[in-house]
Amino acid sequence: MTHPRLQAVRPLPRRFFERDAVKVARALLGKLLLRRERGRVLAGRIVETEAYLGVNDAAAHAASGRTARNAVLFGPAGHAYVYFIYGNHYCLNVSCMLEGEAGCVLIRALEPLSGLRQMARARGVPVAECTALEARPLRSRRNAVRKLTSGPGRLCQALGVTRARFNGCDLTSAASPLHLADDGFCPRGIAATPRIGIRKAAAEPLRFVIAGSPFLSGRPGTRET
DNA sequence: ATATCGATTATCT
DNA sequence: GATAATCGATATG
Repeated sequence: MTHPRLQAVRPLPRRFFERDAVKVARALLGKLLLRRERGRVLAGRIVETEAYLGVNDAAAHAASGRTARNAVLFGPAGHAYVYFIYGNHYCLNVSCMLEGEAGCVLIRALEPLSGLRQMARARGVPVAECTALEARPLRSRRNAVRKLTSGPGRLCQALGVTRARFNGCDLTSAASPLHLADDGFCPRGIAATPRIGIRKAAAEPLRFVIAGSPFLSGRPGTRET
């Protein structure tokens, strides 16, 4: 019996992303997002994604064609599309499908695995709350950890992902300061729900979660796992 | 425990 | 000038 986290960690290859957005969104559940920063590695496991289908998806940024902002989506798969929203937050997507199509997957939540202290500092969460030793009640620790990366804006803040630094970054290379990888973990159950926070095409079940994960966005119990 | 609302700015009409 | 793939604070039961 090998613990999954001790298996080899391999970057996801370009072809992983050269598929339609729904397949990629489902396949990304359980994969790792890794951020190298000043010799440290911050890591989280993806527990929540959304698929955006490209020019035919009214809710997608690509819906009205190529612009300066969304140009990455029309390029090769496996690259970061980072945008700024609501005057406050960044959101991280991975481009997918073939070049010229504009599908992508929004990464909405992670289970933090390593670098929790650094994430807490970046998020303005008291570091002690997130560490096992100091925080006695397990529940309060888990509530603090959940604040780190349970939402698209939160995870970008925790990992220091901004548009200026990471838009267009190749996420398939272990040499990148930000990349995606497989450690052999396989989620038990996957659920599909409508996407969050959109007006158009709001009913399509294009949000995917690892069923029952405590690290999903939104309040626990809401947004059916 | 749940609901509502304000912040703050890039982008598009 | 309106809107947005959000978050956290505040109000209310």
